Amino acid sequence: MLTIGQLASYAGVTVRAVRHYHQIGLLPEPERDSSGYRRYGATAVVSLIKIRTLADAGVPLAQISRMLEADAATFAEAVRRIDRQLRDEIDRLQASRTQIAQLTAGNGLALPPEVAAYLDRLREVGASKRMVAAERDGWILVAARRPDRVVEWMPVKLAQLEDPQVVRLYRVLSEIFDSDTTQEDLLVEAADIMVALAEQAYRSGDMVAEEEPLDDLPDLLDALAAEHDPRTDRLRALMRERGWSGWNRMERLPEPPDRPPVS
Amino acid sequence: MLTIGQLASYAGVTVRAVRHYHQIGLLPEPERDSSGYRRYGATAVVSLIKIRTLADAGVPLAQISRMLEADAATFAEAVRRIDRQLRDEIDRLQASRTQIAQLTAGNGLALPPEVAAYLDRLREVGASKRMVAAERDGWILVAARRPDRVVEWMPVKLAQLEDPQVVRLYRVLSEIFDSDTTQEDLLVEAADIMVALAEQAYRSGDMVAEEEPLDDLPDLLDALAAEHDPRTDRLRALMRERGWSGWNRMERLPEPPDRPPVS
DNA sequence: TGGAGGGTTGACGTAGCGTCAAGGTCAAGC
DNA sequence: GCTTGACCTTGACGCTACGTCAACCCTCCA
Repeated sequence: MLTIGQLASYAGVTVRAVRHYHQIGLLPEPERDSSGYRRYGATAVVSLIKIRTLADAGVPLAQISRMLEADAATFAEAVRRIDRQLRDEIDRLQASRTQIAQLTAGNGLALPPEVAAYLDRLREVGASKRMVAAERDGWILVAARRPDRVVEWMPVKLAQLEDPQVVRLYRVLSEIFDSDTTQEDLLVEAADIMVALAEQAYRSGDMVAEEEPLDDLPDLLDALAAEHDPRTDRLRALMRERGWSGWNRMERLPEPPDRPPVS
Repeated sequence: MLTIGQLASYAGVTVRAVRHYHQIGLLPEPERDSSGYRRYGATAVVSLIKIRTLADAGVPLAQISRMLEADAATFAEAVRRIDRQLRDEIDRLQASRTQIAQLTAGNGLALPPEVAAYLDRLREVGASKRMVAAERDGWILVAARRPDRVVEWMPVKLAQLEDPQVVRLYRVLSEIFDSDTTQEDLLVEAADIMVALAEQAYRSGDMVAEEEPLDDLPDLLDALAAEHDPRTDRLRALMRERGWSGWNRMERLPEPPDRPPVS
């Protein structure tokens, strides 16, 4: 007669595993000797080896007892089922590997490469780190909401950076956000540029209604800007004074597809 | 301000997941409103999207906060580490698929195909189902102990089945095990054949010492036989009377490599 | 004003054991 | 006979990433 340790070493498993199989009823509890030790016969070794063979093949413990009792056809069907599950799990992990290979630190995180490239360009034309970080967070929200559209918008945004007015706007905003004090003149200049750009877009007819409105996304972007820097509230106020509802959503017409949020 | 449900739906996760992230400190707990509800700002949405991006890529939650704080080099190193872990897990599952593809019901379970073929042949020459089942369990033990050698032994065992004496032995044993009563004459005949075979092997010098003794394997096989059918005890006794220790291990010489256990 | 549809904490369940904790038992050497 | 080390016992928590009640509170709308 064998002790639990001997049984376990015969089958190449741990003592804890054997006790676990007892607990879940996979392996029947054997008789105890006078001191309360479990005592196993040779058939227990055979059972344990069969169990481990299936477990090593990826069969969940909960299904092993059924499989050991099954006839050949049922067994084969179960094998197919387990194999499908293994394949699915492998596919999941493979997808994870593909995903993780796309991950880049910094601007690339949670953003398609086109947006990351836009952010890099923004930095090049003089936007400060904080400005770019704020812009990036905004685009993360946009990309989460409209992953299909965000890539289309990027060429438009990149083209806008060729306009000296736009470049000036981002530099002014950078200076505002990087400063410790509130500089009213800069805020006014920024608001003036934004209004000018809006009027331009309005006159040229570039402002067309978004077919699927972005719902609450503009509000969320406003809130995000305010959390990044409360001085954006003042900016919104100046926009309102000039006849525009502000910042992310222009009042007279809904958000146009080629004028996605600025910050 | 957003409720937890709104936050969750923005990021495409469940409410329970968000609370879980709070619990493990991955996402900071927000302020509560007057009624005790959690109230979130837009930055929480951004944080949650970043978290899900990494989690979807297979990063364990416990490592996400470190990765979000890491610089580009550390981040890249962490990405490589995660990818290695994913690869290892995929390899494990692939190995499981290979294993499970080898699995066959019945005799094939926990045995190499050569042994399964031997068992099929045994059935063909007239061994009963119970006899084959007992033999199979014995070979499961042997295969677990000496997986390297067991395949080598099979051609020898198959050749032995060409000997009419051996075939007769298995048929007699089958009759013994399938019967409800103890038939002394059959037991005597079986013992006589086994002794004759042993003497033959002894004289022809086929019995050479096993280089690596099988230790307690013979004892285990004896025990297994006795658990399958207690009448094997009587068989062992008859063998002893005839000058052989019995059954699985011959007394005058250690177990020969070409005479592996009979049952 | 009542009901539907939010929100709150707390706790258990999942798979397959690993790993203490706090003891009792056994075999061997002194 | 005593110690020592290796083994056995049960009980319980830990791990991953939440799902799923339970029991109760809050808000909004017809």
